[in-house]
Amino acid sequence: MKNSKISIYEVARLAGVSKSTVSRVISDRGGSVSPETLERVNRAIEQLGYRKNSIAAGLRTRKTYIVLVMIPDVANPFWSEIARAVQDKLEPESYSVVIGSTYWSEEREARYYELAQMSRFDGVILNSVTDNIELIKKLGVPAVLIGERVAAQNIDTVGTDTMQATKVGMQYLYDLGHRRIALATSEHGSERYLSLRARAYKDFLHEKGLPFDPSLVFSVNLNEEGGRELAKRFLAMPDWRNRADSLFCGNDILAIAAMSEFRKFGIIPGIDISIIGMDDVPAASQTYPPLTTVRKPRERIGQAAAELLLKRMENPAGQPEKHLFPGELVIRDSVIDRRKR
Amino acid sequence: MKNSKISIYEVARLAGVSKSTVSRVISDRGGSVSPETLERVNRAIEQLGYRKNSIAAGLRTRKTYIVLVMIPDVANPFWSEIARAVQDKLEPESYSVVIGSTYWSEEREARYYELAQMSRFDGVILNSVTDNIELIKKLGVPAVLIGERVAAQNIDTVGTDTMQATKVGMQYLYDLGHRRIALATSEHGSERYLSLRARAYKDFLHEKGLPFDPSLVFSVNLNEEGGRELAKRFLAMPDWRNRADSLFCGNDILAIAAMSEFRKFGIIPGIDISIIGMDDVPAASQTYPPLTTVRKPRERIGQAAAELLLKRMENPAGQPEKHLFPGELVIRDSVIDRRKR
DNA sequence: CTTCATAATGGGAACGTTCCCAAAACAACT
DNA sequence: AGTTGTTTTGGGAACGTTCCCATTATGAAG
Repeated sequence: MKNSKISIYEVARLAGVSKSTVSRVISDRGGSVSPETLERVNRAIEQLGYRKNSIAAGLRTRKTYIVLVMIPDVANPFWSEIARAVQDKLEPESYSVVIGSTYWSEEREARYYELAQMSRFDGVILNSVTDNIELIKKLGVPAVLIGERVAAQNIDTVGTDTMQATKVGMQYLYDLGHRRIALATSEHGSERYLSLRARAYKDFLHEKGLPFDPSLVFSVNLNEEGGRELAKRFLAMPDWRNRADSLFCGNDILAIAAMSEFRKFGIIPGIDISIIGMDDVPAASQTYPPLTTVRKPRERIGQAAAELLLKRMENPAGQPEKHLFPGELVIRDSVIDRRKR
Repeated sequence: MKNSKISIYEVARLAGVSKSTVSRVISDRGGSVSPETLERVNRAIEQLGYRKNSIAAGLRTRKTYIVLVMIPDVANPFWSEIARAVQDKLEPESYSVVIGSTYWSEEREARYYELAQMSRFDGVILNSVTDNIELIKKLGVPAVLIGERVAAQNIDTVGTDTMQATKVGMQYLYDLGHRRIALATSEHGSERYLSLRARAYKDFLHEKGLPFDPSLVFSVNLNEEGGRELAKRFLAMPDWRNRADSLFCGNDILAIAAMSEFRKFGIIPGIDISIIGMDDVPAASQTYPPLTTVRKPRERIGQAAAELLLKRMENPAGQPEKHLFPGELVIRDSVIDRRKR
């Protein structure tokens, strides 16, 4: 393992050329080299087991060709698929992408920010728990935000149109005859998420002339535990069968966990209660009954984020852009058709 | 955004000290600085918005304090939880971990290898699709392999004892009265995985004096699609009810997908057929019926891998180690108790 | 054979740190 | 005041590349 000591100088010596020539060979940025020299240098590289030190190269070129995707949870398919879409888009442009998972921890987030600031990445695509836009701007690295922070001015953003997505789901419940819709969502870190879904919820009720019952909106964490808690709190509601006929869950993870908890109490989703989720996680089609949900277009989000980042890395000073993609209804079996009654 | 031009020289000038002193302040590697100087330097840093360029620092120190975790699929909870365990272990030691997801593609894998070779990371924890041990050794970076490649000599390895885990599951099926056990596994890239599970399967049958029926071992991809295919091929088997009473799936993803496909054909897992998985993916407890499975101790694997890497980064020349952890049975409802009959 | 353009090569400087050693400042003893 | 020891500071070199410019070799055109 002493190959770590081998630099272009060693290669140059063995090949009988100058370091400059070796540099021309290993950095594909053009510069003409005669075929024989190329051959000789390559042989020397092979022979010595030389490995380019891209740290050194990066120091000079100010490029790393690495992009960081910072997301809250790689275990959540929603995020991992976005990461994948980014990867698919960026790798052909000869960038490598690495993922940083913050697990909703500000400390971890700060850690990755630091990494980014220290010119370790050429660009960052991120979803921030803390809503610290100023910090992101100060990163000194091209950055694209995933989400839909209203506050995010002057920063590239890609996300779902949550209000629209929420309304799509609500409309479906309404069309199938539901009139007492409960909402489960989170106020995770930023209040804006909540307010977005909650606002759409209220808007919709108002639009349809339905009453707003505050006890029907549940604030829980958008994870499995939250789902179990949600189900319990929902069922603990006295006379719940008359107060609610359906439950709109802030995301699928929540919905799926709630479903299985409901079942434990003998309440069958799709028969006793209508449930609709949001995201369309892969598992949503595997549950029993399969979950009806509003799909967030994650490939498109990831793709758009990557494209935007590419653009921004090329022209850091350009005008910031915002892209919002609509959610689309995925009909499965967890919502009852109440019109039949 | 012109702060990218600020180096320690600018800071030094403003603070009225030398670059060396500034260096002492920003690199926490000791070196004494008087309180007033410290104060002045920090103020200058603040004022200029100086950001340390860790690429430059890394060039000199040969340290990046970044560790790469290269895994086949972040979307698979098995892998993402391992990554998380690694993160939990490494971050307190002031390393940052980034994840590279290869999505089973050799090309992507090669890409990350290249990154690793170019001294971008202090260490790598990886699961390789291609079984190229030689390549890993040539990486020139401390590396820990996750898996249990028999061929992996002279390389640090952490993994599950798949043979043992398989037998645990088989034994459970056996104890509950199953005698005609089918096996579904993959020959993904490396034949060794297959042979490990298949070998344990054959061993077990032999041990118990049960006949080995080659038509009962299904070779499919260990993903959702494989699960659907598996179910179809299984049911296409003429007179299957008499030929098989249970199905051992190579992993949970496969088992879960197969379960929901079975259901489509009116075959109810846990009643008409016994199914057992491997891994204990989070979703396994959410299916209907909840999936009985053999849990791979992913936290322990991740943790052990991180510890091993730490050790290896400190002493690259040390003796390679191998750690194999046993799988443990997680009993839920997808296996029938056939003794009652 | 000269002339000129072009291709191929080499040498020095630069990128922004850290490391090493020497110098200076200070303090505490003889 | 001189010696010694310690803390604090500064300057040069080094890390391994790429970039820029100068030089030499090559070949085509006159």
